[in-house]
Amino acid sequence: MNTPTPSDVGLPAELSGVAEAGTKNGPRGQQVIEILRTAIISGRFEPGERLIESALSMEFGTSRGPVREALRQLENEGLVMSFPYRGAVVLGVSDEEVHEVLIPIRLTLERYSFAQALDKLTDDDFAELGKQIWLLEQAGKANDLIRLVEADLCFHEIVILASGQLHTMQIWRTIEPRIRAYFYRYERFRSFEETVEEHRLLLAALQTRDPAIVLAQLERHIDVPSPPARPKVRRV
Amino acid sequence: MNTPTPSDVGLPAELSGVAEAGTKNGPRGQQVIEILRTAIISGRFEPGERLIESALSMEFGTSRGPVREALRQLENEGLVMSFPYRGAVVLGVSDEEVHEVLIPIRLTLERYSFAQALDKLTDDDFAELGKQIWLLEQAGKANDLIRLVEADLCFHEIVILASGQLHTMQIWRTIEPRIRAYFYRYERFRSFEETVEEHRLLLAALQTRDPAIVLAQLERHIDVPSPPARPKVRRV
DNA sequence: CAGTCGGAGATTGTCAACCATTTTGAGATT
DNA sequence: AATCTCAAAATGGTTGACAATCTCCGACTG
Repeated sequence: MNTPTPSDVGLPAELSGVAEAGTKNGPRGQQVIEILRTAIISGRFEPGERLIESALSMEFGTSRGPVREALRQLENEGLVMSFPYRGAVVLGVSDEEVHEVLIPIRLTLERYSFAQALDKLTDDDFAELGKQIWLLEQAGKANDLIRLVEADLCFHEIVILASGQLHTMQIWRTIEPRIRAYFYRYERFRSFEETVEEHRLLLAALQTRDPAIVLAQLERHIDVPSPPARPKVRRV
Repeated sequence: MNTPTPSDVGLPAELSGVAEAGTKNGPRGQQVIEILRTAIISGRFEPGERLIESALSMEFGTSRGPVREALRQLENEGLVMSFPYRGAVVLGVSDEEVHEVLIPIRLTLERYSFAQALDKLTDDDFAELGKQIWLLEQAGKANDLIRLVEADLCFHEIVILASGQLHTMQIWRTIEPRIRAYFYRYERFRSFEETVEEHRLLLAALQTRDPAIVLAQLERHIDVPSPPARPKVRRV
């Protein structure tokens, strides 16, 4: 699966876990990040809403430390903006910025990743991708948007991980939550089956290991959602 | 100058300061971040080198708190990679990833920013851009690579800030250090005067406020440095 | 001799209590 | 109405102590 390990960068030992949406994942702080991120992405916090460290740490039953780190992390994911001595507020993402910036960046990342991953994908990776297809199908049948988006993004992350490009992965991680938030908003306007089918084609393309075929399919997949019926932008 | 302020996102009050390379800038933590970032970018730390919280906090005369935040920040800037309970190691950036990923992303960001900034640039902004041109000239004459790169990037950041696009700015901040590191490595192979002249043209183009002219000049400016004589990649 | 097991030490993750610094908003003053 | 003052609210940072985890090395075992 090619998860970068410390030994890849100078330290020994291994590491696993794709994004197994773990229940009791590692350190507390990571859990706080995930909870807050989910809360923001799913809209449980309104854009503009203030996030107070002490209140959150109270709520999560942790000290302020992990909460502080979580807020900084979310700031790097563009979900929050903070100001010295003034705290953090929840941000929204305008559809325009998603279309003009985030999606094009995503395309750049994935073009490179998919090309790089072509001769690195193992049988295990393909199996994992197949698993995501299956999850997509299930989510589609169940009309479960959350799980559909989850499997969708996971599919792409698997390939990016397999490409073994640290910085590509790093940037992906910082834009993924915003892409996710966007999908939650608009993916419902697409046919779920269409989404599933596109990933099937993508997987098939990857199996040919032919760059031209893969990139063609990738661009078709990512470029598809043109400005979605110009719904009101959601500024700040 | 359009620095986003809390009031833009729900909180009152103002905020200033572009990137005035302050000496005793705000909170301690920010200083730690800057010192560490500079140290890594300038190569004072080797890729693969471990960064130990206690050692760094000792060295900086702070507690571990600010150091931890700095390391997390640097991780989000792709300069460092950390593993739970195992600490952080310094990363390098391969030239290939810079060319295939970071530069294209930069182009995406700036295309959008410059277009958005066109009808937002104030006289003050233009003055500030002129200042950077002057600094570029000075650095060029003095053969000072560091200051040249500083002014170069500052020029672009001014426009991105002026565009008032929060997420564009956020992503810029996470890739800027890596771009900077790259410039330190290779800008010396270009004529400094050429760099200065390109920015003069860029500023002139902005003053026309004609999107076609600006974007044309921008692409010429950013696309120029094609794979620089294929020097050995610097993996991890 | 290779391989495994088991700490000891090193380092990160978290907590709690505390104080410094800064912002903010409500009154009081002019 | 504008300004000033000041206390409350939050964040930024410190200290000291543990808990959790990884690493490494040496002893034991087959």
